[in-house]
Amino acid sequence: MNQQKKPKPTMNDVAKMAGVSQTTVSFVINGNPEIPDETKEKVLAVIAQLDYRPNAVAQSLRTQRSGIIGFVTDEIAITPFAGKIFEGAQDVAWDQEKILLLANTKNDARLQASAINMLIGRQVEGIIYATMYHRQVELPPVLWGLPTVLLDCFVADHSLPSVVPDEVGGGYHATHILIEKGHTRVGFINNQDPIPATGLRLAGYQAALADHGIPFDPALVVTDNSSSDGGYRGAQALMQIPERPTAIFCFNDRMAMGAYDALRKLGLSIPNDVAVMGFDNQEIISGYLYPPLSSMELPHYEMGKWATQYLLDNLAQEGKLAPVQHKIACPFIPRASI
Amino acid sequence: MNQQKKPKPTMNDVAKMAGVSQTTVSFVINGNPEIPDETKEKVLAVIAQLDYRPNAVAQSLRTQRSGIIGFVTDEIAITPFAGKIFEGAQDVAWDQEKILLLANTKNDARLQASAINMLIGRQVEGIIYATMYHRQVELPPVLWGLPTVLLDCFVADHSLPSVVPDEVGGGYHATHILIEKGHTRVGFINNQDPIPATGLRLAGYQAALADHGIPFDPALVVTDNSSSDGGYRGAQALMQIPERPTAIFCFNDRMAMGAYDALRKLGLSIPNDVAVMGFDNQEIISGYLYPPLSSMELPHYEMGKWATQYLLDNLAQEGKLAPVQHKIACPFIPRASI
DNA sequence: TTGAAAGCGCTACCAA
DNA sequence: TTGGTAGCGCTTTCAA
Repeated sequence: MNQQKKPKPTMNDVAKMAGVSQTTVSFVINGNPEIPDETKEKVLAVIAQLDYRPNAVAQSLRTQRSGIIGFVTDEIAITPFAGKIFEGAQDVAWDQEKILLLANTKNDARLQASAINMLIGRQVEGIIYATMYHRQVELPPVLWGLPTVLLDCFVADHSLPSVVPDEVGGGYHATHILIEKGHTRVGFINNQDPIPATGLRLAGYQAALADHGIPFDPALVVTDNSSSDGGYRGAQALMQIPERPTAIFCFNDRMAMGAYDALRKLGLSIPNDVAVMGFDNQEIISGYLYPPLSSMELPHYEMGKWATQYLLDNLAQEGKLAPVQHKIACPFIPRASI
Repeated sequence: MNQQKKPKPTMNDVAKMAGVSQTTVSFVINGNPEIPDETKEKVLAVIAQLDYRPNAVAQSLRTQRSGIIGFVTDEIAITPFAGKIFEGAQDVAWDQEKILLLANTKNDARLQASAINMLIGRQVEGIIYATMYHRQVELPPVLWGLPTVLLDCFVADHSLPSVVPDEVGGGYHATHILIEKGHTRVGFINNQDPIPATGLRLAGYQAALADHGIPFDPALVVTDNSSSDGGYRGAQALMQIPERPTAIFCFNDRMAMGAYDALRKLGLSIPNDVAVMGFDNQEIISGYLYPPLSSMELPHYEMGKWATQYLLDNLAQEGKLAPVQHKIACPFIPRASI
């Protein structure tokens, strides 16, 4: 309630009041073992009394280490995913006493330039560059000078470390589960955008069929835009082919939502007549559909963790980071739809 | 691609290379008008050549202004809302050359303490304390020493500035719109949690009825938990009363989603037999339901902007911030459901 | 119009 | 075991 007029106490204030030198106070704070317990306690008492907290700005200037990691995203963080990614990154950073400084560039060149200027000016020790869906990016040239880890994205020549979901594995696993449940006619409603996930999930789907000795039937794969409408049309189309599928694997949960509508309209029950599998595990969809939708989860939290861990682990050894291209599995989230 | 071995250039480096003093360089950077164009250009040329950027850490130490605002949330940022709030705040902060430092406390006392220590150590100039839904909070005592603005929340004695959605106005407006469309029997499926929105939206609903001379019929208000299931049961109940409503106002979009299921199962068409109005405008629900759901939007972006603007506007005048309790209207988002 | 120099709060080297 | 002190990069006063 008071007017916070009083200036913050400095290390010098602590030293004077404790009757020791600034050096001693610094040693106490930084856990130098040479300080005898008696002195240490005296100093700590004064610190508590004055409610002293070291000035991180001065520390940074002196040590030439800011303790800041720049977290750059090129898009507005509107998806629930963004939070998960950031949370994973933050949890790891926090553990190592680093802080994350968020910069949205909103795909705006001017903003991007000023964001990066800001980060460099603030002496960030490294950069995590994250996108909201798995894709290739072109990195702003200035960033090439800093240790950078890519999150949910990659650069054309794979010369920077990167972590992305294992799309092929996810597609494989999803299809495998449906086959294990006894389905031999598994439809796939694929996205039509030229993004990595499109081809990779399809590859996983095909590989799973092959591994189970089921011939690939192109008629069972339809493509449309990755919306609810697209899923609706896709499911309609699949249900019209002569020997119709008994299970549908959808590119994502939004498409699955549309597929639900189409199946319901055709009087088909889920999962009795047709099993449905989604992707992305967008919980607000998958958890609230009726019946709840089984899905493959995108490992956002884990990617956030991995990227940060890798960056921090390798920050010490200066120079360029080894361009590991890490993939993280997409766990299966079972629900009532299969 | 290079190994970024070279240390960053300092202001001194610039001064030497340009053949002027450090002071002159500082003046040029800070736009001191006393510097003649000739000198200025010479200096700017060297700055560009060296790719020099002022060290914000040193600036902060010297000026005693960190340019950092702490953005504290007590919950994990999983909702799509979180992004909107933060974006609004960030847009304003950025304009004024301030940066936002995010700290999630996750309702964990230990984390909260260390987060706040971190923020104070980093010399934040002020705090924005945000929650993910409108409610009362108890502020960590340390924060009382810093200029703080509450976002989507408030403290018991209203002694801190705060910005929240105008729940009463939203409830009023939603009901008003349904009445204007000719509905005189408007059902309300309310939430049952003891949160501010529950009572306030109901108050708005009642006020709108009163203003249109429609007597309040308690039978038209049902309460349940704020989930899809709750909405399902609520709609079922409302459809069973003798003179059933022709419009339903739902506490939120999730409940409306359940109401859709119930109405569909009863063979009632939306909006022909029953109009449905949601709240929150959770786009992934309201935009994808069929028919798309009309809703009242929670002004997250605007709250983020207001809180930051208010904080920055009043940072200068030291002391405690005037405890303005600001409300922001919830705009009506028209879609096909009414 | 420009420069010299003090000093922001801290760390860490060197002495004692 | 503790203290004196230089200096991190910058802003800003005062003087020239």
